[in-house]
Amino acid sequence: MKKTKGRQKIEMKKIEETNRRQVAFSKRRTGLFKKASEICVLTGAEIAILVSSPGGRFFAFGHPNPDVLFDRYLNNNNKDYATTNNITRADTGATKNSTLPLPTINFNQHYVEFSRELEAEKKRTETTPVSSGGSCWFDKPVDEMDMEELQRYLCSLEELKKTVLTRTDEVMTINKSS
Amino acid sequence: MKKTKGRQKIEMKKIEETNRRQVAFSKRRTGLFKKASEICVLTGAEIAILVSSPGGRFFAFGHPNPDVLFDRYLNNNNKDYATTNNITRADTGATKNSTLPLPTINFNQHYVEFSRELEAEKKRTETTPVSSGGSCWFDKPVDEMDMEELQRYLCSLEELKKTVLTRTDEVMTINKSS
DNA sequence: GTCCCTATTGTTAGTAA
DNA sequence: CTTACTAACAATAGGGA
Repeated sequence: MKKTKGRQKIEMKKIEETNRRQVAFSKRRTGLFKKASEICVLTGAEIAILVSSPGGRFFAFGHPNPDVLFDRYLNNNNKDYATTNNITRADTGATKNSTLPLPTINFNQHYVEFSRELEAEKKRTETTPVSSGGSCWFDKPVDEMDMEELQRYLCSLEELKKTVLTRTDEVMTINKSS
Repeated sequence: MKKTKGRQKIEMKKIEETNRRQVAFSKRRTGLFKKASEICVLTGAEIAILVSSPGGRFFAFGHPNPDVLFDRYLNNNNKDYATTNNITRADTGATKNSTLPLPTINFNQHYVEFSRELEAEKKRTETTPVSSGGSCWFDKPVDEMDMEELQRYLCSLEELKKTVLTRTDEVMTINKSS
């Protein structure tokens, strides 16, 4: 007689039931960090991971240290930070990793940063005039983007969509309560 | 007669042979990003990953966008928590420093990871309320929109997303054939 | 560096604390 | 949010292209 059903195949879509989703997150986050740790040990790679849980908490993994990698990446990849940060941070070279839950982030700040990025996107594609009738600013430039731009573009879209959906929920709530 | 030896158990220490280490890194990095993607889809978490290969190249994964998460984390961390002792960081303290020649990002690889994410994104069945409308939507703050405007906004977002995804497929095809 | 192929190891869904 | 248990599923070491 089998004691449990064992592992079941699940669909790759959002788990709606809260408890199941919570458990899955906890287990898989552990698994993810373990995998990362193994890669570091086996290949000598450096890895940093940020995870923002559905509940809004931050988890970070870093080998050797998350901040160092983030800084290096941002300084190298994003010009906006290059002027404000110098790479003189403490690097360890030691073989330790950290798992730390951090408190919730400020949503307003999130929005501000998001808006700033959208502004950048806007400037990048401002060749198209903003008119109220037909084509918008995004129609043409997309064809001329390279992969890097496309990635940023799409990610920005996802962010924007989230913002809009959030706002939608707000409006619906207000309408219902009033 | 067995055709291969199948998967073998390996010791959790650095792989000394260059080729084996290289292959392991490649495979496991792919696996790591896939795991991360799955967590995002299943639980709605936000994840950003930085990997610096033994060869010194950067690989990034981000859902929704690595930069945004890194930025949020660094700002949040430096501003509010650097002075508190609540967080025990696994920081070992040595200092390596100096102005290292930073490795350049391999956009091809970057793209590959991105396209994986896109596949997951495509497969995901997401709620997308839609009504028709095509006026230019980008100038107005989301916070001031009413329900009708929000719906048009979402519609436009979906259209734009389609355009970007189409363009992404084009680029992908080009890259593969060359 | 990536992809294919298998046999094998490793991860995790369901469930209950 | 984390953890223990077990059976089933998924990732991957080797080896070769």
